[in-house]
Amino acid sequence: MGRTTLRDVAELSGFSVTTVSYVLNDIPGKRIPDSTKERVQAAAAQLAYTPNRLAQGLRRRRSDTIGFVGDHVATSPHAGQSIQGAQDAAAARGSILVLMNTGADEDLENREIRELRDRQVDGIVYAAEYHRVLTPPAALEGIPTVLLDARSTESGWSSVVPDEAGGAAAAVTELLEHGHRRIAFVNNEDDIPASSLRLDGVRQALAAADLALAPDMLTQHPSEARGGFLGALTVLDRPAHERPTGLFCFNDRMALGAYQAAQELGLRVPQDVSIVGFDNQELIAASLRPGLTTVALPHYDMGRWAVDTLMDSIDSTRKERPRYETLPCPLVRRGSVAAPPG
Amino acid sequence: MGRTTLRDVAELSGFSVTTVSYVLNDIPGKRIPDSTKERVQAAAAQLAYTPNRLAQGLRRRRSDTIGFVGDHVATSPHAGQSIQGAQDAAAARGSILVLMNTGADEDLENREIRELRDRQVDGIVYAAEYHRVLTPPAALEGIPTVLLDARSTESGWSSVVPDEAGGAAAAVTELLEHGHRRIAFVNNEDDIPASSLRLDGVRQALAAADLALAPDMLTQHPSEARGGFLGALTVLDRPAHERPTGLFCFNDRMALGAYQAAQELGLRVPQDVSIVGFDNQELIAASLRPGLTTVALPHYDMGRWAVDTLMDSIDSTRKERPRYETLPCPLVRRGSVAAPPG
DNA sequence: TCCAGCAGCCGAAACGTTTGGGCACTCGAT
DNA sequence: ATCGAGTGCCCAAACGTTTCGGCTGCTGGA
Repeated sequence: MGRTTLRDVAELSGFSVTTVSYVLNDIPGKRIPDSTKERVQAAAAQLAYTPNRLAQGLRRRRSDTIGFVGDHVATSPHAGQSIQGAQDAAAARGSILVLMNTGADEDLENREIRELRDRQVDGIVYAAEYHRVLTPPAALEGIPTVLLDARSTESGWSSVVPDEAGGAAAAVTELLEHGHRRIAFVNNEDDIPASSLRLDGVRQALAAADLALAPDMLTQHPSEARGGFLGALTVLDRPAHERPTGLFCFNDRMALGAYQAAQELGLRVPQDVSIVGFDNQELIAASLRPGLTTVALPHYDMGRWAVDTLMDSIDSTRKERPRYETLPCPLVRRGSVAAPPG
Repeated sequence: MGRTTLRDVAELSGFSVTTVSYVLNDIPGKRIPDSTKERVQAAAAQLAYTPNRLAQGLRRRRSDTIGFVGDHVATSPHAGQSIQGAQDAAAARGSILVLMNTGADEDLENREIRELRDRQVDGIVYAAEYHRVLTPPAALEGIPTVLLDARSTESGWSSVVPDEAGGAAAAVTELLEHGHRRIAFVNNEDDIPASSLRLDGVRQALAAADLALAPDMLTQHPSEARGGFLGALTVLDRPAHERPTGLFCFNDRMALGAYQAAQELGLRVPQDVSIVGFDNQELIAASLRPGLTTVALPHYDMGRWAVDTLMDSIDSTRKERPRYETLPCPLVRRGSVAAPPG
């Protein structure tokens, strides 16, 4: 038994396929008496008719499907949030998300994008694993696209990224407001936008309090627990009056390392040293003792924004100018910040 | 400019649409001279022709698309791995994955599954967030389906779950092989398959070494860091000769709590107490000092298996009997297990 | 010379929609 | 009676494939 089609509804209701289609799609121009509408709708309901979206897509030249392309779905614990945001936004507009996890290989990536285009996706969200600057794959040429968590080297591509500097400033400001004056930044050593932008944010927040970041209050290490451990050890292992009372760490994994360093030195968090992280990785931030105060990346919001602007540009007939968005990174307070000792 | 179609290739090559289709699909029955094949292929290559998959799907009554339905894409840090596995398996068979993150609401879930069916997906992977027993939503009736990380209450549904007992046994065996005799299990308190199956595994492994699990060597708490902290504290806070030298924790978050408890009591890991976790959450397991020895859940493999068996059943003409699979949970060694003290 | 058989190719229908164009009525005004 | 303007509905083409059932024209055997 095949699915029920428009024809079935037409036959049952006694009208033509055309009329049924008009009624079901509620075509504005056409005037159709209520009696007809009712009979058609009754027939459709009785048969539990739903349109075949493939046929619809073929005829309408629009699949109501958008592709989500990234190389990190499997690896990043945050990918899920952007996907979720993207999906919610798509659903709200009657579309659906097709996932494509590209390998590292550029050729493969282009092939996979073309595969999506063969399937007539209406547009594509190209998601980077972490905030970076990139040049979009060639296969994206000529189809509506939005970059997520990335800026393009060339202009002309809409994109959305987190407000790294603002987030970092919020973290430092939180420390300042608790009375801290000696504040260290345990930074990542990679040369990526997040490192430099967060450093900018730290400097801005300190400057706003008439403070500056002393060279011995800045360390750079690999962005994992071990790097955080080393960085924190460097700044904390000194006499109390020279020791920072507040630590801002590049991310939560490094903050975890900072906890370990503090423990190693016999310092308590937050009584002896306050710590703020970045990323809001639930798994870590909520598990630590005390809970880690940190800054959240707006993954969900970026996903939503990406799909929303993507669909705006699909819906609009003439070509829109690209949009560039920067979304805020809110502070998430837990228990790792207190007033400085003494 | 529209995409290039079969017609374009036909016109350029000088053959009919039919012939072009035969050549490009390499239809077995038809005899077509090489000269023709070459001309058609040249034309197709010149125009960079690729078929419109919507039209193809409509005609073939097969979309080469499979739906991945779950309620946890956003929340679970592991979802990505199953998705990745599913996607890899799908890609290997020329299909693509459509993601659908259902809400908690059952109605919504059914609607979303129907939406997938309207889009003519060939089959559906229904993924649970954690190992459980469930009854599949009504909307899945009549379409090839595989349950991932879940068993069905009714028979007739193919499904794949992790070998919880085997994984737990491996964890305890690892401790036994390092010479531990007093081993405690810091269990989760929820009544879910994972808790009872892992407990079974613990008992089996101990029994194989002629040991039993003493009541005071088993605790049950909420499955987060705090619960692990409490559980570990309970078993560890006693005189050394009664204290377990090895701890197996329900999951890595609880293991993290156990580290905290050990620290609280002045016990070093692994010199004074060895700890094994479950889940292999990189974020935690690799960040801890020392690194956490744990048991990995086969998310990726389950994803692959689900799609593979799904596509087997789609491809086979007659209805296959359901398959039930249990995949192994391998031990991942890091640094938290050593010989017991003394 | 005829015809069967076959290699090589193609027309047209079908998949399930949407939609431009138009037909057959009715009704009120002339 | 005739006309014009609506109203209510429908035919048929189109979207881009696949595939059934042929149709040609050549070859070779009788």
